[in-house]
Amino acid sequence: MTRLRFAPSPTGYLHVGGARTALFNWLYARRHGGVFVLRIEDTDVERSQAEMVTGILDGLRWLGIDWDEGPEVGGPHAPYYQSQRLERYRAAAKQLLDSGQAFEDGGAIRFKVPPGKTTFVDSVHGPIEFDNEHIESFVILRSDTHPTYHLSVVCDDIDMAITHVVRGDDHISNTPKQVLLYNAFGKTPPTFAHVPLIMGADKQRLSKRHGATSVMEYEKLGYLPEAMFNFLALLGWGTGSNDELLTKDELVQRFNLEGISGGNAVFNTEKLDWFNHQYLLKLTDEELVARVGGLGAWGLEGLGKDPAWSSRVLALLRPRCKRLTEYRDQLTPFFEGPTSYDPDGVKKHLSAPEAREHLEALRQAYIATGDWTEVALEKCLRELAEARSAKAATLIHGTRIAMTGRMVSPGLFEMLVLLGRERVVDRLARLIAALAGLP
RNA sequence: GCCGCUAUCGUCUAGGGGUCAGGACGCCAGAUUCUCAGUCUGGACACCGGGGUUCGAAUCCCCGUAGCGGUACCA
Repeated sequence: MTRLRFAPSPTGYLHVGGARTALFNWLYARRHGGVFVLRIEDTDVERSQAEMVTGILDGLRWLGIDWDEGPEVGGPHAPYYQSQRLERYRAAAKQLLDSGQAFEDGGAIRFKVPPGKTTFVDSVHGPIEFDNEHIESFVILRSDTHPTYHLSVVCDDIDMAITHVVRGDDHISNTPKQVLLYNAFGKTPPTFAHVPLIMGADKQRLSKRHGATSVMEYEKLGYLPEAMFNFLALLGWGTGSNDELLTKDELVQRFNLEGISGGNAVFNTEKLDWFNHQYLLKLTDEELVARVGGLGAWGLEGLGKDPAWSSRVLALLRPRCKRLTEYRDQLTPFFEGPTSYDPDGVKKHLSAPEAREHLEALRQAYIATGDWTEVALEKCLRELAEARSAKAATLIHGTRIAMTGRMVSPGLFEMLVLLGRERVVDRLARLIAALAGLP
């Protein structure tokens, strides 16, 4: 049975590096019909608390990574918290002590590193060899009788019958120590696969100053979990083909350890944005409304009322929103008129003395026009501009400012149709009035 | 310092003795046009350096260099 595990420390949140490691483990387990175990490595009593775990669980759940054994679901190898397995580690340390493979030192127990070389075959890097000379007699049980990482991780991986250890590159130099421990216990080490780290744009280790590092922050920024999943899966791993937009199932079908690249990968936000946009485009109107609504924007109450109308509004916005949060902003004009007018826009398009009269004429025309369609509204505006020897563009931009207060928006006439005559005429009047107050 | 890992466009990557070194994101230009976005078309951009091996090396070997990781009674 193929069994993998993700074993985070309870830091309170799941950062993108850990998320990707979890993802790779999950992908491999699912690919081979195996089991994915979640284990909490909280032997560092300093800062370990049960509540700290929920952030990690939430992050995994958001990404759609489920676990077969671990916190909340239990399993045959429970408990899945190292802090609850202390006796096991103490017994293991004693076993090594009794068999002469460890010795006491200052109250702690250290492993007696034998001479020779320690090797293992890494699925990502190939054979790796360490000379035991360079491995110090490391502590396995601290003087306070708590195990160190090396002891607990090996005990647990043995107990939980882990067959593949997929973890960060930073563990490569820990591996020989652990292989030595497996040998000392008379067990065969699992297959190791050390995946390269994720770096910031400056190629430095990802940290707060790179912006969001926790996966849940990405949710707040308006990213879709499925986009994040796809993006993360392809960060440091190549499918070998040119396809990049892949569903979870497709990713599962193609995943393999050999395709993981050996070098560090830079987290590229622009590409994440692209993935997100692609996934946003795939959502049905209903799904999109639900997601936008979930963000607390002009949600269900605004959009849910009139599906046909919402659908048309969304069609206008989809090409311009790469993140869910952008809908919040772009949707505003469809629900409320401008509270202020972009000064640059006013200066650029409405500073001419005749601007007001043009807009007033347009307002009258729009009150009078019978056919409230995109084509008719555009024809009406252009003919009016022509008759008044004004540039259509000037009128268009001025009207855009009247409707949105901004210089940028979806196509004007498409918007006017959706806004409806009443709001259009009203907003035109409001701008005209505002203009009267200007010098 | 010592030990280890890595090295293909700016970024993620494909390719692993003979390829026009492929794709994607981003970028630039043109088209569409009422702005922005989108879309379409076109374009620029890479095998870290030096030695070998070979008829031939980005690909194999060695040496440099650089980046990253580890070097704890952290994980």
